[in-house]
Amino acid sequence: MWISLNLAQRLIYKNMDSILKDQGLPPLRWYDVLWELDRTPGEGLRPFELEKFLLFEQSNLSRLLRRMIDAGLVEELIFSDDRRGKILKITDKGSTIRAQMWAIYGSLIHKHISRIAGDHDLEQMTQALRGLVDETIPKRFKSRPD
Amino acid sequence: MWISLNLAQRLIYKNMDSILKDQGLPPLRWYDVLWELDRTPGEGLRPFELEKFLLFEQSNLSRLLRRMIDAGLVEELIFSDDRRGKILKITDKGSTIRAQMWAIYGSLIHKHISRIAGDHDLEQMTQALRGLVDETIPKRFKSRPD
DNA sequence: AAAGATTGAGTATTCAATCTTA
DNA sequence: TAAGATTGAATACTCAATCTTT
Repeated sequence: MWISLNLAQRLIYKNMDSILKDQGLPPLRWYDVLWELDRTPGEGLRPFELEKFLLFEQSNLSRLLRRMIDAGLVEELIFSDDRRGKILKITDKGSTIRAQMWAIYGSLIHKHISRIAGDHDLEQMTQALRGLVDETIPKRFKSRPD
Repeated sequence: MWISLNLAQRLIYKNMDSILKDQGLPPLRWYDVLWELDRTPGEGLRPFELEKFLLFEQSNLSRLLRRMIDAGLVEELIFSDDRRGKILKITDKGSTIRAQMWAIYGSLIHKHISRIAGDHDLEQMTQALRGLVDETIPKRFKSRPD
């Protein structure tokens, strides 16, 4: 079961990524970042927040953000009460790209999930997964309420 | 649900990998290869077979095998009816390492899977996943009977 | 000293091109 | 020409060290 889950996950992920690429869109990991920024109501997020939510390595996220800023999808504001940090905001272009990605990504998720989950209780499973994530990351931010 | 599944999978995978590393053992992807070779009854496997079973890129597998051969866990036999290819066999050292990894890996799988799966029908889910893998890889080898 | 973030070195992964044999 | 496998260049990721601010 674990093996199958891993293979399926790997396979689906690659499949989705390559479909996005064929459409000239960025990879899936960019979507995660865009989505977190887009859904945030107020004034943006700090890099370390994204790091916790999305399970990035510090240095890896730092470089990914650099690429996204260069691509014009994200902007960073130097302003802060804490001058160690930055505030990240999604740009209009970033929102547009995210929407384009979602049109594809969303339908692919639905297609695959319904396949995997069958008649299982999705909501219950989601809770179990979320609980696991929360537990396994001690001394870190809890996952977002959604 | 999909998001949670991804995060959980990423988290568990990293967690397992780092535990293995702490014990001085190789990463999880090595386990997959060792396991496929160890379970194969006859005269070994060809690289392209591993590639299909484990969803490796050709070049990635090629380099991974090089590392494993250098580490003495796998040996390659030049003999073949088809002189383009090689035969891969696991060494005694490889079998030993695999067993050591399984002692840890197996218990971690059990711990996490029972957590995720809850009271769902594991067998049914496994079938669904396996079917998905088989379908999504056209013109490729079918997954092994297990 | 600790938190937030970046940089450099080393490793792993991907893509495309290449090589050999079928 | 296609299949099996390797190589080189480019990208991405990880680990450790560093820098700035708290």
